Amino acid sequence: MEWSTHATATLQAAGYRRGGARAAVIEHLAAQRCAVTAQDIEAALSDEGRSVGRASVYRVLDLLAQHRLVQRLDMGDGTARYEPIVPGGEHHHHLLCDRCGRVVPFDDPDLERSIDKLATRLKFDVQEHDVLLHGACERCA
Amino acid sequence: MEWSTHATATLQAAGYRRGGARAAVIEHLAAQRCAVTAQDIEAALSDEGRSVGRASVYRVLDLLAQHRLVQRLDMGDGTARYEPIVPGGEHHHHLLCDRCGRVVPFDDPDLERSIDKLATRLKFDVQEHDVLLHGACERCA
DNA sequence: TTGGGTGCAAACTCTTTGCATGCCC
DNA sequence: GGGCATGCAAAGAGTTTGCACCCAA
Repeated sequence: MEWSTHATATLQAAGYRRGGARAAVIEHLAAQRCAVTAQDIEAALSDEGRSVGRASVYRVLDLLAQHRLVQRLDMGDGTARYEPIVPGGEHHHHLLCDRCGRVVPFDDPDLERSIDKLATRLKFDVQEHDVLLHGACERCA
Repeated sequence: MEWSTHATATLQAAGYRRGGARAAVIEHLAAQRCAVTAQDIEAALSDEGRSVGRASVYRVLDLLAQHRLVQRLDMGDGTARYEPIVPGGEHHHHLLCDRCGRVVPFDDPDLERSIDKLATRLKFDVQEHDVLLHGACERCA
């Protein structure tokens, strides 16, 4: 199932109504490959002629995060980024180049296994996790 | 070697002068067990009667981060946290309870190994890494 | 018709910057 | 004495909130 469908259905099931801003933000997020900022979303929707108020972007993102439909990430630049959580779907983390600022996604099954084992060991109900590597990217190194 | 000594020596070797604010921030950081915010530092120093200007706190933290003496962490509340980097010393990550907001440090050698292997595999010069788990802590679960 | 959804603008918080003063070297 | 270090205050940036209007159900 498409993430956008899943997200819309989840919100509807939770008693939320439809709305233009909400649909626009969800559709835009669904089309992204990696984490985006609230401002990216606002600007992109504006460029598409589907302008959405800034406050609505933040409200939708907050709502999606509350329902575990998006994950909020901080990459150290003081600006939050968001990406869809696809249930049982692909899952990646990020490399942040401290020289050029580029964000490079990667995945690693071994890392995921370590985190799963860790989550089991700790007396903590782990819902999400997030790994951020800092360094110099291939180009800059 | 104590971290505060290491930090002071590193800055001195890099040509920086001594200063009261810098020393106060370094000493305070050295006494912490886990990540603290700039405001924690400012308030704590103020309570000790060693008030330091807010700008100085941020400038010192920035300087320390540039020299890899502290790691800057974002835990999703929009406020940066900082903790000393002890060369060859203990290294931990964080669990963030999404209900009560508590931050719980943990360490896991297996996780570290996975990250080291991953860093080798990727064509990326990894300098630091940082793992954040979200969920419900022992008390809240 | 009704209450949630949206947009606009103002408010808030954290962080950075400009500038005058002070202090280390 | 020279120049970095510091403090204060103001500016900046990202995010949240208040409120009136609009629209889905």
